[in-house]
Amino acid sequence: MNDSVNEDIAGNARIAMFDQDCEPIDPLLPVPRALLGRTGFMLFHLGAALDAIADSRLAAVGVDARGYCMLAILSVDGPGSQHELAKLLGTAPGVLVADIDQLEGKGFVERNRDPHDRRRSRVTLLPAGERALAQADQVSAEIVASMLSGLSPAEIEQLTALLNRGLLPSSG
Amino acid sequence: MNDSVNEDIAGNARIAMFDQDCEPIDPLLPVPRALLGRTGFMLFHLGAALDAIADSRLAAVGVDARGYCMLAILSVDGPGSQHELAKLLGTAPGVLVADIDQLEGKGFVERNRDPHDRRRSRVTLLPAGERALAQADQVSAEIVASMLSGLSPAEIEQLTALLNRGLLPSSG
DNA sequence: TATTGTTATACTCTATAACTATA
DNA sequence: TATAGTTATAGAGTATAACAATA
Repeated sequence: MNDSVNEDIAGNARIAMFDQDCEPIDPLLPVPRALLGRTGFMLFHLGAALDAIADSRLAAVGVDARGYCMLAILSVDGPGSQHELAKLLGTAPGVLVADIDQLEGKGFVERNRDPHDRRRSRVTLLPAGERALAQADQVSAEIVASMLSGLSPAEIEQLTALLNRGLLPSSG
Repeated sequence: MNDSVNEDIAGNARIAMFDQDCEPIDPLLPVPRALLGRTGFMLFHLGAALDAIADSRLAAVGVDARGYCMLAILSVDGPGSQHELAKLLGTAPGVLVADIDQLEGKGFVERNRDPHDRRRSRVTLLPAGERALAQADQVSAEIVASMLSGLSPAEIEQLTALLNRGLLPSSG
């Protein structure tokens, strides 16, 4: 009843961490005010939110977050070995085995032995995988737009351009 | 020896996932070209990189990534209960117990029973914690600058402003 | 009965280390 | 001997469920 306890021990204004007028990104993760002005904190928070949200939102497409990343990498870099994929994803090669099994089971990719080096297994993107990638790109864009709902489409493009430039240092 | 194997099965140009001229963020995580243009992918990658890097870089300050976040939240929102902290961090309350123990052991925060509700434990930022927070902010900014080394300081400010605006939708 | 802090248990995820085959 | 893929094991991290104190 008494929700007017607005003072605490020292007589300070009582903390009201949730008296914020900022909407949560998702039911999942509230947005701490403390991240304002803290670029690293914001990036960390957005990455964690994506990690928490992406799998369930991408389920309709038939991939999880890492599967989406793999399709994107295969689309841009062309067919590659599982070790190359693992390095680009920053994970141990063993992690990808089951994931690629799944992608292969859905007809998104295929594995072929490299005749030049029969140890290697070339992973190739298939047409169904390209379609899934296009859908996943759209879902991803929707998630970003909902996470950054304060930005107009033009501003999101601006953000994308900034991140692109930041991640590609030696383009000169 | 023969590193000129530039054709594969189908005679396609052999994939050269690592023939990229982009520097890795860190020894830890290489940067896939596929994230260019994919905002969600870039944010996910940056968040994962921060997660992988932050703990070791912040060790000199005496906190880990979550400890840094807690200090920042306490600094902005004032003293709060552990449940409030847990909600803002998006984790289970039990996770914070050991973390706050550590912060308290270093003199960064203190716990006090709330006399109005003796179940609650008010966590308060101490002066040493404020100093640690300032140092952690600097370390965090350095990490961001190294991850986004293609951006000038002015552009990083621009990025920060964009993220701020995006995360605060209902400011009108 | 509901809630706060705490502890203990179970589960998920992934890195590490074998193992097989190819080189 | 070294490397690609695979599998099995172990460890880190965390959510879930109990527990004690207080409301």
